[in-house]
Amino acid sequence: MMDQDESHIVKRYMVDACVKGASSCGCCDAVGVLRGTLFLADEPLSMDQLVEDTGYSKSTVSSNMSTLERLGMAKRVIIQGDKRYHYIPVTDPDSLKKDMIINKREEMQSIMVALEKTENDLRACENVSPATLERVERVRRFYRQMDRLIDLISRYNTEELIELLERGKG
Amino acid sequence: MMDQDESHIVKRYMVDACVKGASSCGCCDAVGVLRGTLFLADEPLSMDQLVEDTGYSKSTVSSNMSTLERLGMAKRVIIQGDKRYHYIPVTDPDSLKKDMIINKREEMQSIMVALEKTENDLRACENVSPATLERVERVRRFYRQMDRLIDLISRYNTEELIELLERGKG
DNA sequence: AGTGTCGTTCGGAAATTACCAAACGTCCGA
DNA sequence: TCGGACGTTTGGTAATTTCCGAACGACACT
Repeated sequence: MMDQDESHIVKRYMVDACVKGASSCGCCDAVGVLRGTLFLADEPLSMDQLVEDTGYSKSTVSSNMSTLERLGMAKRVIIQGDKRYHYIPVTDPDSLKKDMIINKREEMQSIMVALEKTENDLRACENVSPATLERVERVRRFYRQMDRLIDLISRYNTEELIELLERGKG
Repeated sequence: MMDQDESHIVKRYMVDACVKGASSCGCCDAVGVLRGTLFLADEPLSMDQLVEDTGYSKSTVSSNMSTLERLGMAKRVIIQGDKRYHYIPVTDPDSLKKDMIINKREEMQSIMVALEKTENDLRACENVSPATLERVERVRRFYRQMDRLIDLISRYNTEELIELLERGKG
């Protein structure tokens, strides 16, 4: 099976990259492998096909495909005359950007909430060094700014942003 | 020890948030705990103090403090008349932003390299559906754009960026 | 050189996580 | 109402990761 070998080699880089990306969002390797496989498929893949292509069990594929869906990296589609689910990779730039931003933003928000609570508690406390309070305030300002920035970025599409920033820098 | 209890409660939110943040960069909990502890300390902390405050062993503190340093979230400082190392948290907005961007960018770069290789391999291959090739091209364009965008963002400081984007949306 | 203090590295134990196979629930056609 | 095809959920196990204590190396002071 020459073709199979070739396609396997081709897939490797993509799968590796996706595995790397997955682990940097705290996901396990399987999530990356599945995403990479989906990217390079010629057509929507059923769970059985994903099982065969990746070598993972049905249960592993099932649970990891739902996290892939939750992260906005894969979608289910209905194929006429087939009652099984099929998956396609999300490749639309705006969707990808949106989900990237949503995930990053949630992270920011949770840190900001913690910083707010901390700041309040510190103010209520006695015997807290002003330097500590000041440091927390500073970091909170930073995260608030970053959050604001991410919000602004989400209001533009990528081309607009690039153009705006290139123009701004002369 | 009323004070100790209070300070423990205050620390909890901060530590929790840092743990969450750490695990989203693929770091273990200890990294988050150490970062949170450092944030709320009144002064630079030695390794012994970190050991005492966190309850981790010396070896765990040592190895995790080096990853914290590598990620640009903590720095070593020299205290006059003390031969031990002391750590301070990095709270400078520009540093924090820079390191956030560097980490994100490396991730992008590695995905882009993989996509380039994949695209080349696909072109060399026969029996590859044009749809697959087109999809890879599209995703690669997306990542190239995002990379460009991140590069542009890194050239401004946060205030400038916010102002520019607010003005642009008018 | 000898001694004491620090910080890092190393090997093994404990805890966590990823994975699989089997059981289960659901939906559809007969 | 039954039977079969699908997908999800659930223990149990294997593999990985985290963490600790001990040994080690580096440095300063005597």
